[in-house]
Amino acid sequence: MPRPPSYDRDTALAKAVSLFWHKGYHGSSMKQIEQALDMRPGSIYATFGSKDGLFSEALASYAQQGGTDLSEHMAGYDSIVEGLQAYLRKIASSCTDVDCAPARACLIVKTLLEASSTNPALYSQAQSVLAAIETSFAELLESAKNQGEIAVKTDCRRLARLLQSQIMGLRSMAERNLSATELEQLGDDMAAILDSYKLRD
Amino acid sequence: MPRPPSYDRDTALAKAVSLFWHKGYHGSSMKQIEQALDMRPGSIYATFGSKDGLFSEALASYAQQGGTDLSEHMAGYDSIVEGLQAYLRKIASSCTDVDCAPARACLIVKTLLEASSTNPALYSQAQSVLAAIETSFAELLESAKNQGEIAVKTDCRRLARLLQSQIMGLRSMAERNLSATELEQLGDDMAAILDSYKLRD
DNA sequence: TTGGTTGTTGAGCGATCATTCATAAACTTG
DNA sequence: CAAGTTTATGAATGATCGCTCAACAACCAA
Repeated sequence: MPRPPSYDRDTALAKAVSLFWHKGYHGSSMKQIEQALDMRPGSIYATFGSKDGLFSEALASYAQQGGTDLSEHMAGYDSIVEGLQAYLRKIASSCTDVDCAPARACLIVKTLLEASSTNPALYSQAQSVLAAIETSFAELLESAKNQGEIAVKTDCRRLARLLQSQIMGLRSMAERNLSATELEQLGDDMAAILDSYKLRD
Repeated sequence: MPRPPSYDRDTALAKAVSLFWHKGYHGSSMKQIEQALDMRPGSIYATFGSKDGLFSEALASYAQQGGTDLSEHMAGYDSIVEGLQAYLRKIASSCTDVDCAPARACLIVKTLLEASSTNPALYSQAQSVLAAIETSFAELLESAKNQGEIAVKTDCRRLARLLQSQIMGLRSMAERNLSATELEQLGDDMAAILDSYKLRD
């Protein structure tokens, strides 16, 4: 009976992620969103409810993608700690690509900082996502502990937060005008931090 | 002859720093700025030229204050590395105060992330400030090298960038809902990173 | 075909954006 | 007090903000 939608929801969402990642929440106007998604306001509001709703879904989509990326990356490593070290180096080198992504800094962190005092809903969503990421890292580190990679007395949640801080710092630094070499050195130095948590290094 | 200004420029600027730090550039409207500074639009534009001009001066003022704070802090330490370690812990503990500052994350980093694709002038200003801070840290580390605190072969600019990343990560993490204990642990862990760069630790 | 249902459209809504400027007020000097 | 100079004011500007909705288009079942 009904007329079928002419837009692919996920495709539109991916374009929204790209725009918001690039320009942030306040920096993206509905006019720009209409252009980026190639949708008219009525369709956007029918599909996503509001600018906030669209941003919220974009943030969730971005986070899910990030989680998938991490899983796929870690699947290639027997040693969890080495996998995490390689992950840090990978972030550093991927940020040096010119055409890599809409922005180098993490959309979740950008949202955390931008929304903290202007948009409680988005702020709390960013909080939840970051808490979930911390948990993912903590679980990986627990596995590493069980595999005997790190000391039994290691506080995995605490180390997970240190690791998360490294990524936040690294990706924020990537917004600076550093050379590829400098950024890769930073990735190496951050990876080296994990060495001191390794057993029998 | 002339009518004297009724507003203290520096006082107004301090209030602007507070507002912008709290709400960011796009998140602060002229209406809110008028309220915060207790000035009418005409006076604001006569004094600072534009919203951009005001933000730019506020950012510079914030950066200068940060530089002064660092100097004053370091003056209390004979060992430079220990001073820097204490500095990291100090940031962590000061961020746990409820009423400490308008925001926990660094205004310069907030600006870097917010302005990167929406305001080239502010973005490049943030770049310069961060480069200057990197240089300050590098100079401190050079002194530490001369005092024999760290290895002669240490790349001070590189270590300075690692240190700067730690602060970015720490203060961004401070925007999360972590407990005072968790944040202080993070400060301790970051300070511990410098231990591995110390000679005769 | 036709009737019914849903999707798309874009002009236009009131609100708010950053900014301006004619006017009024405050002060010093003569 | 009057003349001269600078500052302060806030209503009003055009532009843009996020968003709505009546009209239209596209599809399916009968």
